[in-house]
Amino acid sequence: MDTFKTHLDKFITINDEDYSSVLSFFQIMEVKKKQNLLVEGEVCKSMYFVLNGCLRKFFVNEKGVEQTTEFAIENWWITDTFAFERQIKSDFSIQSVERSTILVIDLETQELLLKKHPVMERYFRMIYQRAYASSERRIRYLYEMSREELYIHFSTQYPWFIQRIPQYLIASFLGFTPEYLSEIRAKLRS
Amino acid sequence: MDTFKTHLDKFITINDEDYSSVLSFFQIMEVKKKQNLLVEGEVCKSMYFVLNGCLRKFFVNEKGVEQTTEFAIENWWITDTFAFERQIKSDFSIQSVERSTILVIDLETQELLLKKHPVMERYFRMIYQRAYASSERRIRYLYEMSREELYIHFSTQYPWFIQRIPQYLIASFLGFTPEYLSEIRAKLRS
DNA sequence: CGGATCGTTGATCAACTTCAACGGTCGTGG
DNA sequence: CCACGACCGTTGAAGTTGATCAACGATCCG
Repeated sequence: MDTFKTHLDKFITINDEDYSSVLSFFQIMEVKKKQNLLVEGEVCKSMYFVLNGCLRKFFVNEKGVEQTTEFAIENWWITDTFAFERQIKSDFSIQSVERSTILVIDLETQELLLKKHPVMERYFRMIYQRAYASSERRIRYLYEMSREELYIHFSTQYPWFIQRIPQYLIASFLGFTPEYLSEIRAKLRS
Repeated sequence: MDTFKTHLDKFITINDEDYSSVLSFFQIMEVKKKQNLLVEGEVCKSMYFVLNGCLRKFFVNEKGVEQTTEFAIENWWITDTFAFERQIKSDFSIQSVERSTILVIDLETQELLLKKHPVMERYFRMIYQRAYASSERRIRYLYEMSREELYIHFSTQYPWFIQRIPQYLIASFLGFTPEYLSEIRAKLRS
């Protein structure tokens, strides 16, 4: 997939031959809307890279409501990092939001990839560094902003977010109820 | 410092000679209580590794109150990852909570280190992966638990936390007011 | 010993949730 | 291709959680 090559080029330099080899470690996969890739309680065997489409990670809270904690769109990785690293049962589920094309790799294969192409160690270091940096800022936002401000922030910062994602998932991701989101939208409209 | 070698050994294999070389890229630094290492608005030049003691990261919210978002104790790294990676002004401050001994490295030196010791690329990949994994779980807790549950969780999970850290910093870190923490503690006492 | 900082208590207030009910729309089977 | 059911967004009333403000006591440190 060229889109993955373009993505890699942002972080490391890799020639076409090596790139082909790197790519051979991944499985490409098509998923339709609302397809499960990982279900809470299963061992988290793989990491997923979104070529196009959108995935989400969620858990079910004590009230039985799905709580979305993360979205992954084009050029983002998603997995339960903690459970993946240790190959243990996951506390999260991962599901497609839209019809999507993704790359899949499991831990064992990733280790082989890293052994054969040490430059990928650098790539993943940078990816995790970037992911951690966004977590840092996300946590800051959660501390700093009211729910209303969070909504305004995300809808101006990530307009695709509001357009592509159904409203009840947006509310869930931002940490409040669909009803309250309705109220905010009504208020902003007037 | 042997404590850093012990820490490295958990992630990579490195002989004594290479370790000496690796160590030479870091600066060792003693800081007393409440000393600033980074002040909001300054360029974030360094990463800090805590050999012993405790550092914290915080920002000042619109009400002028310091909001602590992260603590680092023994064997943890701390920096504003986003600002460090880009060598731009930071939105956070970093300060010691106690008298501490730390290792310091700046971006340029880190790049030299990574070039000379590619195995450190793997080390930092694993460190960031682990850091991201804790963020994932932390965000989940923030979504899942009430403030009271958060306090109970952290005080049972991380007892050192309650003992070493003053109460107003605990409240700040958990995202509520010192007054409310008092109330929770009173309730739990009875 | 004295001042500043920290923890506590209680009253009032704002943000957000919960629950119930309704209308619109989307997609699926007949 | 239409009709029906399920799901989604909206509205409003009542209820909770946690914030704010002010005042006081304790403790720590110079």
